[in-house]
Amino acid sequence: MHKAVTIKDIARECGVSLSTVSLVINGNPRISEKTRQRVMEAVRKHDYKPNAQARGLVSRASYTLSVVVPELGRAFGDIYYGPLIGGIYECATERGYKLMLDMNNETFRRRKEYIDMLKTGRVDGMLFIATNNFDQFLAELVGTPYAALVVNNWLPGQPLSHVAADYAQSARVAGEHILGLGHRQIGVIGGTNVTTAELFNQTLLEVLEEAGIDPDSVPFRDGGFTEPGGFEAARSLTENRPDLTALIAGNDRMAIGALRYLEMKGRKVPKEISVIGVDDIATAAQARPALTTVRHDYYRIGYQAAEQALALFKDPSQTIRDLVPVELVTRVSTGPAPA
Amino acid sequence: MHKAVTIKDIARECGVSLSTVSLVINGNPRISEKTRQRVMEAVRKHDYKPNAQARGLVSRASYTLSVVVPELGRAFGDIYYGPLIGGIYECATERGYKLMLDMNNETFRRRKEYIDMLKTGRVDGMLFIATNNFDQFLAELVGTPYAALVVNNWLPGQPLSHVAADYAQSARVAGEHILGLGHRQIGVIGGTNVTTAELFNQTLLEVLEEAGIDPDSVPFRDGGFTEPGGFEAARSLTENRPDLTALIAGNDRMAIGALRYLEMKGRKVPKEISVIGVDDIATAAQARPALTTVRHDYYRIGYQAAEQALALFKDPSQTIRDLVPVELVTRVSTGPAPA
DNA sequence: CTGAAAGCGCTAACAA
DNA sequence: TTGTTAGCGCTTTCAG
Repeated sequence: MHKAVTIKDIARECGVSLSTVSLVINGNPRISEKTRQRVMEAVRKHDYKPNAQARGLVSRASYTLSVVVPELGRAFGDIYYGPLIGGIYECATERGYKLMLDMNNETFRRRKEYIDMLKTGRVDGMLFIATNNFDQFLAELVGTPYAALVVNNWLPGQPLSHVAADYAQSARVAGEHILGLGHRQIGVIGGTNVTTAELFNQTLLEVLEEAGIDPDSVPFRDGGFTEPGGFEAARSLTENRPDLTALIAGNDRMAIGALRYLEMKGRKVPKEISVIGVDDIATAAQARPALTTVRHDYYRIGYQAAEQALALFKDPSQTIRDLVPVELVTRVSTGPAPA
Repeated sequence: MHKAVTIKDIARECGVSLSTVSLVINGNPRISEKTRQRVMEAVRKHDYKPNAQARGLVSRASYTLSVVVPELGRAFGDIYYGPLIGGIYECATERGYKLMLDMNNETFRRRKEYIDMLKTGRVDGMLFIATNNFDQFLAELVGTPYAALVVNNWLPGQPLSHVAADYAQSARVAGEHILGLGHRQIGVIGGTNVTTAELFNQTLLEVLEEAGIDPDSVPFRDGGFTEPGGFEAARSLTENRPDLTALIAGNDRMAIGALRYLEMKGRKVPKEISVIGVDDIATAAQARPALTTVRHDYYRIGYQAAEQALALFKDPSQTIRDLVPVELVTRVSTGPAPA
């Protein structure tokens, strides 16, 4: 919208050609120290910055990644996104990439922006955050020459790249921790309609079954991934099954909701009943009692997701399936089953 | 990173010139219906999308706005950002603009990205969210031909554009509401190091003074804009001044923190003590008791900020100073001063 | 109503 | 070591 200083201006000012200036600013060593100095001087003097679109046009890259989140109201307000997007941001920045923010809303899907942004070259890759089983449009990206990657989830049966926490392992770790403490009457607060969450639920049942517990006898409630949902699920579970000595939640928010319910009811945690979550969000350690959980390193997941998106951009023919390991974090909310 | 279908392909396929295709896809009416049809057919067939960088190079625009937030951990986890960025996003989308996400961290400032992104043409404008008095680098944008805009704050004494809630009005509305309920012993929980917050604090004192209250007798605590800060400030205020019958907080998070403290202490709100906040974040209505507050329409502020950033892009010579009106929302947390 | 040609700002062969 | 030239994909006069 205004006249900026271009490579031409610098070239003219220094009495050299465009390519010389180009080579200098790109650090090509085949330019003599003398002219390099002269050019750099002019560059500094005018504070010249090469136009990104012109560069991108030639290099066929936008040096931009898109992060697609669900509705913003949900994204902001969810502490879980912080480290995840932080990791993406960090990796992108280190590689000279910028982040675009996209919203997976009706308009986004109708306009097919998930494919347009890639096609028009506005972004080199897209990272889909917090997707669920209803996001079937993602399947349209399968087989395209574009760098699309699902973060912390995946499309079952589709060769679409993803980087996610190892939820099967989380279920195993959480289940075995609770079993190891002697619990047999266990309730599950899980999420649904998300592949990783369903994998967690299912694997958990398998782990309990391996320990001789009839899966059909394990009560399950959908906590909708939220704290109020967890609160409500805990209420429902404990009212129907007063004998429960442990609650396993699919994420920390639901676990914290359960904790709040139990506190309200005056139930002693972990003396009477144990609670374990998944994620290790920042508030888990500050919960009362401090929440035992299975840590998911979302910063790392984000970082790795960005890294792989760029790898995908280089070679879109591959399908990346990265599972990031998890780790038990023992705090106060779990203890031996009461006698 | 791969061969995409270009305007040339379409032109060749239809046996027309590049310009004809260009005119068609840009909806120029001077093309005959017949060729238009033919071209559109090919466009659809190949799902052709014009390259954004090439377009941008010609039009000298990137059709991208940058939203600069402070550290992401703070941004995600703060429900306040949702409507604000939602408004920006909505306005941008309506105008065919995309959003870039930038972080006001050390790297961002050191690399002077706040000016580079504009200079290199990566973005057409920048919106700075949640700035404070330490962000002095913003002054470097004054007098440049770039579209920079501070959201919900401003740089005192600098001709830098901003769109913000009318905090002086908020202070007036909150103060008069509390005074109108007969309160005379009033404590203030405010934020600091942010121009709008300081304006709020100062205006509030003026309002109280107008009502005959000695400003020096009004106790103030810095609540750091956070819920724990508000909790702590309420503790400090009520312990030092047990006679207080009302607490005015500079935002809802601090007010909710105060509410939590008072609840813990068994102090009846609003019977014994009234609490009022500012913002009307989503959780204010769900607080117990429901929080009386001064509503700031952040969606609208965000929307208007994006709008003005684009206006600034068109004509960077102007300085925009928009104040968005506020509105009292009376709920349960305020009531008549006890006798 | 359509096409040819110039140019947006930059990079990258290829010459010199 | 440096300059010339030809694009990257698109828009936009200006001719025809």
